[in-house]
Amino acid sequence: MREIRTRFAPSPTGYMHIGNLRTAIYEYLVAKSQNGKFILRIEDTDQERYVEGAIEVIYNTMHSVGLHYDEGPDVGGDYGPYTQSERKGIYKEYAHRLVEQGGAYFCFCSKDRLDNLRKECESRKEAFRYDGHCQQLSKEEIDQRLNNNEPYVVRQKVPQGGTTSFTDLVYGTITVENSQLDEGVLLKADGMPTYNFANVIDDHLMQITHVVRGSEYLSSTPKYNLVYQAFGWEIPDYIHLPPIMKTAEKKLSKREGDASFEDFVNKGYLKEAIVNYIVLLGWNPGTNEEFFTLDELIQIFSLQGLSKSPAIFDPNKLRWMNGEYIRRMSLEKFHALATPYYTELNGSSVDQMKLSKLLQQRTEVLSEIPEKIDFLAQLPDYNVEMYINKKMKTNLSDSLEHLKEVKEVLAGVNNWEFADIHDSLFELVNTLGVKNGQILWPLRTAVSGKDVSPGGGVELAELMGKQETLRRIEIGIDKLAQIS
RNA sequence: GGCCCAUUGGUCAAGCGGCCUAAGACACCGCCCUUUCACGGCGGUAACACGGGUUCGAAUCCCGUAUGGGUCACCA
Repeated sequence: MREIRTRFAPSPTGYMHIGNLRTAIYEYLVAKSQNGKFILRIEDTDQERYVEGAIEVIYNTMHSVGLHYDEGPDVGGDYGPYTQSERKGIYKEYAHRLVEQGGAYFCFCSKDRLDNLRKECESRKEAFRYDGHCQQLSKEEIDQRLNNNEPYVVRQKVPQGGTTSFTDLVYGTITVENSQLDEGVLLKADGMPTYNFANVIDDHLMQITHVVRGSEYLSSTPKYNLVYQAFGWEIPDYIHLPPIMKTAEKKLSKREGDASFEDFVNKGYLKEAIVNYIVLLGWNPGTNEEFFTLDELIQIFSLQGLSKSPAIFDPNKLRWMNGEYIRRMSLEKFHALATPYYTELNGSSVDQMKLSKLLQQRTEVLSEIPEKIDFLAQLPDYNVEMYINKKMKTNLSDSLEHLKEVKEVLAGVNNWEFADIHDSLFELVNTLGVKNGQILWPLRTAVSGKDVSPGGGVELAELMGKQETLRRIEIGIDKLAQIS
């Protein structure tokens, strides 16, 4: 059986688009689920779009999410080079060969002539289609103009009538009229190939068996097949993927800040969670399972699960999934991830490991940590109204009294541990004959100064230490005393 | 506009002619647990775009309509 080979062929734009990443994942899975090879190829034929450092972004992203490629520019392989700009000679050679074999022709048309042609088509409300002007040129004239070093392009020849069809593994059989197909440029005047050409040449030369790419290529695929046929090459299997949308009518876009993989990472999303989430946007395993590592996906991946219609990216669900990943990891790992967000703790003496334990259950995205813990470094100047809580049955005067009692009890706690703090407080609850909340709510409020906090009064007291806890209770007492 | 493609709850989606008075997940709402907030547990609201066929029977097949997307570059 032939070896399955897929390729991820991004152009270096300077960032990794979420949609491209998903395509790369599927390409990886198609290959790896069948013991095949996964190849990275850099498509940098558009020199005007060159971006410094963009290729490193691609390498780094691939490595960091675990999409290890068997062949690529930086790892080598038998079918290199894997960067298109280094394959210029190859394309030229094949372009000329295609001309000889009758699948293409030289075109010397000026930009002006083309622009006029385009305008004409537009005024007639028709799709642009090259008029075949240079196809009429005689062999002699072509040779002469070539010898004069006139700039030229190589244009694809498309049969006059008939249809071309192909079968896509997710969309099924698609047929188009040849009259719809433009005789597009294959080799540009600068000697570089267009995507249309480079892809066919490289996919063939690199023995790619499954071409996986966005559905925007669906309508031009017949043209690629014409090139394969002109060369007499075997046509690969096609797997086109629907786009990832921001809304029903808009795609995810870098400009709106919702498409870049590294942006999500910087915002505190875990790579594994992002990968897991986007793999489910357009594919499903056929079971109710939804948490997968890349290795597990290799085991269960199947083309049948791929869907045809666009999927809207739901930040909400990503958020939830990220939170699940956080909760499922070990405390040590979470602690290591969370520590960088603890900088605002400054010199405060809180036990950071204990803090992590509290935070792990309440964090969905790492970047929300600082605002959750800001009160630890400095007690906010809170409003005394916060002591009034209907559900806890607390009011201002009771809170004042209870806080005084709490202060006295806690001052007597020698072993400042959760259990001792807890027990002494519940003893107080008993002797006073009040509800838990009537003691604990004022404590939590005094100690945190916030409506919500990561943990209750006892946990926060333990975290902050005896001295700081008593100091904050004192402040609470003063605040309450002032208004009564 | 021509051509191609898609259409199940707010979102991701299962479903491939009878098992569908249509799964599951996120979100939302309620209840329970609880020292706040979470976590967790239990429950709830909510969908086959529309119209014609075909068939004993259609979310599933066919044809139209509507809506949305893609494409029509010396960009990929």
